[in-house]
Amino acid sequence: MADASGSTGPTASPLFLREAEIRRGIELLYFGHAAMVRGADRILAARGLGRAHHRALYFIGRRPGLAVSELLRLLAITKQSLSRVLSDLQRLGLVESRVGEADRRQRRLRLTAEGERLEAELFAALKERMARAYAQAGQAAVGGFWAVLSGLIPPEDRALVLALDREGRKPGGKRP
Amino acid sequence: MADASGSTGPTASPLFLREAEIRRGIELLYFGHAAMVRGADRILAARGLGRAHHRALYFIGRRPGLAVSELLRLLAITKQSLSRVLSDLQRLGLVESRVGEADRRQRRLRLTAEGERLEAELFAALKERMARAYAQAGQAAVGGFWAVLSGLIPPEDRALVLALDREGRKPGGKRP
DNA sequence: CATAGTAGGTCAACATGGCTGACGCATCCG
DNA sequence: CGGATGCGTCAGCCATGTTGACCTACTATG
Repeated sequence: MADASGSTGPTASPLFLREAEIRRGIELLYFGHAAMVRGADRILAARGLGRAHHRALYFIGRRPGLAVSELLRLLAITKQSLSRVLSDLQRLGLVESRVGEADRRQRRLRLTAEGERLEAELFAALKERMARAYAQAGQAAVGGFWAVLSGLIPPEDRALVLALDREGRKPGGKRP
Repeated sequence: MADASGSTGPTASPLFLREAEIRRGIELLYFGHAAMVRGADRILAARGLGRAHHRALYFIGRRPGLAVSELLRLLAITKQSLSRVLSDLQRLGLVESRVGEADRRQRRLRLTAEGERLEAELFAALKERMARAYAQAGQAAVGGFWAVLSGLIPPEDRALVLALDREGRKPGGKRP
């Protein structure tokens, strides 16, 4: 690690399980997450959307063609809550759904061109902040960042999250 | 963007700034944070409290004697929102407020014995998860975790967050 | 093929926790 | 003294989560 943890004070001591270290993690996680989330609020407000819309948009953009049930598992909310958000997004022409080919009960979701435009704008805001943090902290720190975070996620969910990364989406391509 | 992995730029740009790495960070941060927050829900529900109560309780426990305005800055909500939460906590005998000594307009907040008991229980749940993640990831990873997160926080807020760690606890406080 | 199970949509009611706006005090400070 | 500050409160609205019940369309199975 590029010993770039300068602004965070002393590096983790052998006693990193002590209360102070735990609290530091809790607090940085809280404020770091809050900072990311707020970073997109202006863009959303300009469209009359909320954070719930952002989350749905993000995952649909991330896994084009995902089924509603898959999105529900990722968001961990009820289908009634999702339905409001999803129908907003469809009404605004940001998301469209197609009947599944293999299983015609499914509705496979994807972004429209306009939806992709908005998602790109939102992602740019997130990216700017995250990229700056990565650059400041150094490459090795990024590995540590990932390692701790993935340890926080319960094993059942972890596979789901890591699966987001597999098989990059290609615009225009179809996902199974 | 996401400048293809195939094309090597003029100067090999750092791998970790590529889109996939940014998205991985966004997603792990989201799910890691969600896992931590949910980890306390059972305990809160058993007392009929919500996450907003937890956040207030946490910071009051962290900085006994803080003023309402300081808590407001940390939580970044309006005083009307806070007032509901705070009056719940006071009504339940978990938090008490005293008139400030230097400035008698202030109300300095602290946990009651019962409030400390609940906070300890909530902290134990958070700690278990965080400690396991720290242990799995290793000591060096923890430093990276902190470094990236603190880079996410806007500079104005960063000082506020880091100040939580400084021992300002009043005399009489027992901290190892 | 009948039927049970699954994917999804919808209606209705309610809880939580944000927000704005408008006041009212007590207190501090120039 | 008079304005600014710290705090509390009333009143109403909005976003987003919850349960529970019920419906259609489709799949899978005995």
